[in-house]
Amino acid sequence: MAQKKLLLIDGNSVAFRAFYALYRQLDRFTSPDGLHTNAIFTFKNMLDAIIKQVEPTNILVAFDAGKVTFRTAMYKDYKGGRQKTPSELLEQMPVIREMLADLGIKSYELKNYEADDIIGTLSKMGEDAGYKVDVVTGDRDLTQLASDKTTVLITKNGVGETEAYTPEHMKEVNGVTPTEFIDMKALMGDSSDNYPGVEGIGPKTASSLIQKYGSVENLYDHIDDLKKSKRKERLIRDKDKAFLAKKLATIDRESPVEVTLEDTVKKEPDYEKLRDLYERLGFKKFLVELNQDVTGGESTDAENYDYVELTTDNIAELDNLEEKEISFYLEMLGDNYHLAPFEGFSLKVGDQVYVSRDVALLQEMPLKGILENKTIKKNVFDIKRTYVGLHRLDITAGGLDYDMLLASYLVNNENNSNDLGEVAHLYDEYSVKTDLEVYGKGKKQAIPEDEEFFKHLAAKVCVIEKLKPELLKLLKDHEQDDLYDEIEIPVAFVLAKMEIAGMKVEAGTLIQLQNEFATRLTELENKIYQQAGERFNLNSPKQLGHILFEKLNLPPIKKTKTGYSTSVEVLDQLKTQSPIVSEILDYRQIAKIQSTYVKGLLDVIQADGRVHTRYLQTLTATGRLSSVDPNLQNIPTKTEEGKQIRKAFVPSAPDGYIFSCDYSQVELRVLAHVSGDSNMQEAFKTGYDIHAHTAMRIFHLESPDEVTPLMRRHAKAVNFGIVYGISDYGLSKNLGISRKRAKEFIDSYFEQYPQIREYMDKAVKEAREKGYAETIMHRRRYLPDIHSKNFNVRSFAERTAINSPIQGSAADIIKIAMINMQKKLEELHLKTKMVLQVHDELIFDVPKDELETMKKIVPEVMQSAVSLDVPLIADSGWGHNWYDAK
DNA sequence: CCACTCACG
DNA sequence: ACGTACGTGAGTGGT
Repeated sequence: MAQKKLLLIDGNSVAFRAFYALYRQLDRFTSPDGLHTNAIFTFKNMLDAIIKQVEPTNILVAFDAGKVTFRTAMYKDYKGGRQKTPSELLEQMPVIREMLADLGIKSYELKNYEADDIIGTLSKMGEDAGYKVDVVTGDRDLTQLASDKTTVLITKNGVGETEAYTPEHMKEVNGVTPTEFIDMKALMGDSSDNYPGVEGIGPKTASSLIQKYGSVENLYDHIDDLKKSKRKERLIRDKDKAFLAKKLATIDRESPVEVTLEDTVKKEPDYEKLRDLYERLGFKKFLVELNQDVTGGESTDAENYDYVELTTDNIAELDNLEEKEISFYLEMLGDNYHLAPFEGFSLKVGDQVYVSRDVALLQEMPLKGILENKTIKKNVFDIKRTYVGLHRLDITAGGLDYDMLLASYLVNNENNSNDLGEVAHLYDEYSVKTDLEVYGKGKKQAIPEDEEFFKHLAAKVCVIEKLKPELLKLLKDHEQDDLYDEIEIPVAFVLAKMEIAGMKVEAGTLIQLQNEFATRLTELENKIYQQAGERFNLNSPKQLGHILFEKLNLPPIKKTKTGYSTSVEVLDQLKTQSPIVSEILDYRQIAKIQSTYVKGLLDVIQADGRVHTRYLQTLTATGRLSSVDPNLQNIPTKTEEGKQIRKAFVPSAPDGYIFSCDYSQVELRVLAHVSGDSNMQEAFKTGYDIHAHTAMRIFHLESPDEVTPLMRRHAKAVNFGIVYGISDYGLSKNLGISRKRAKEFIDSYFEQYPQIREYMDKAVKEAREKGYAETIMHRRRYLPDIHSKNFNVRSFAERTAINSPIQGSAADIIKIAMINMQKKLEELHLKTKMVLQVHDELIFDVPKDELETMKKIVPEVMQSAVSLDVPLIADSGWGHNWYDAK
């Protein structure tokens, strides 16, 4: 018989998590009759994800019966002082239980007991009957139930993501066994359940005491063995509290539940009731799923769009087109549209939808004319992809006007999917499936037969058009029309042209480097193996860790989740202890360059001798671009060996130039601008070396001559730290100084630049009020975590609130510069191509006779991209390859 | 598919 | 007491 699996869910806890997961969406999630639905919706999503993961045969969802329990009888303030459940969640609780019933899932509550105790009791019943048990909750108390048969899944931020607590994982996290965890809590108490333990004992101390003594009882039996200390006094004084806390923390595994395991068997859903419920709640997504469940995967007809197949026979219908606005979708299978095979297209003209697998039709009249006609506006999903795809078919797209992907990214970039279906689902539009659903992935990825494929293409082009008004309205409401019209749309074309141009890379130069590096790597390997006394895989951190820390007995400075850390940070500190360490560092450095850059680049040089990266325009949270296949934004600059790679990047013409121009301190200038700090603005206006200026101020020096290189280095690190949302810990780690010293630097900095501190406070405050941070061009980044009660999660969001407007505004600025630059190149009919963007730097492929023009116009255009309260400065360099362009 | 490591701004 | 710098992509090993 198959293994029976019992899934136990802490209903209140999961509902609570579900509610806050979409708290920001509270107002968007309401049913037609005014009920909030965010928790119900997310609860169902979480439930689906968990069921998919666990595949249970039996399920029970436990709920708390009320405030009064046997624990409140023991201790009247148990869970006292808790904020009461928001009414917006409370109203959803009965509906969740109704939904569970309709889904065929048992839910249960027991008077006088908490959900924890129901779960504790049923998990024991399950274990005794030979079931495998999984418990799902957001409450770490339940981890005490973990055993070889029971796993406790603690919900994490993402929907359906959980952290699995097995006894082993428990040991790693808390250093104690699940049962000992109860004793740990006895000493610590629990502030969220509002009961104290022993004063002054937190998780660390509790864990080490329990590891030593095994239990609270045993600890107190040996209390006299402890050295006289404040802690000992407190342990003795708070003994009663500790024993009470232990009782409160212990989950009752023998509670009088009136449920049998038979009652928890998962039943068939009641589809009719579910349909009624989903309709009442306005859950389109689940209604679509329900239809698929009932019909065995097929959507119902209501979700289909009519279409006709376009062929040479009916293409004449497109002659003399009157429409001035159409929608278009070009399908290529795979991400890399420079190479991906064409699979088909769809076209929506008025109410008529055409689909076809035959992309050659696009090259025929009248279709080609329509696609190239600038006065016929086209709605698409991903202008850049479409432009490049059509370019490969010798079509110069004109009139690409609306981009659903870009619009959606600007409206909310929390979900950075570039799948049309997934994006549509964000706006409650489920009439289109995702590519993953239709085409599959990996080896099995394939275009389905005509009917399913055409349906999908038709749905795509219809949805582009259908969601357009809503997305445009959101852009307007967010005051993002300019960002969209004047920056992102134009920059999409600039990027398309850059990608198409590509950059010439000389394979010969790389092969020469490959040989040199191969020799050096062999030498280093031999030396390392000799000192290690054996051969091993140097690229395996695990094997390397074994050699360094077990065989050679070097001190392990840092651990990772899975073993010893062997990162640069660690190895740097071990350098002095053994010569093998420096050689490993050298090996690592060269091996990285060899595999990622030399070999990596050789693999992606295309037939035209060039590399054509793709810039991802809708990925980052801040508005920066990213670059893939290959990534040309992380070509080495720091080490000499690394920099050699740049010699392979050359201009198209042998006597041409690579011309590079980068903004100087653009992020700090943005900070000076947005903060309005007069001291920092003054420094930029007078053209000081900003880091030296900072050094003078924070170290209270009279003249620039007194600034030592070390002071400047420290000041520079502080400036960077400020941009990142500084902490004394981070700065101390970066500079290798004490935390105290780091704090002094920071305090001194804020004394000298008081408005910077005001900016940081304001950035956090505004993010808290609005729920997002914003750049100078109104690019948004939502920060729901800013309300988290987890210190770390919240702190991270606060630093992000400080950093995002700075990094994001710098991204806005260079995008404007790129648009103006491309315009200038075209106006002047230059043959020069803009080929790369590396966040604060633009790189051009320049014919010899255009160099002088470029020297003049590029800095001009970049410096005048926007007008800030401080000047923007851009510095140029050029040479016959990228290495020399400095 | 994840963890680790390391390349860039 | 907590346990951290901000934003990325790619190669490798190991499950």
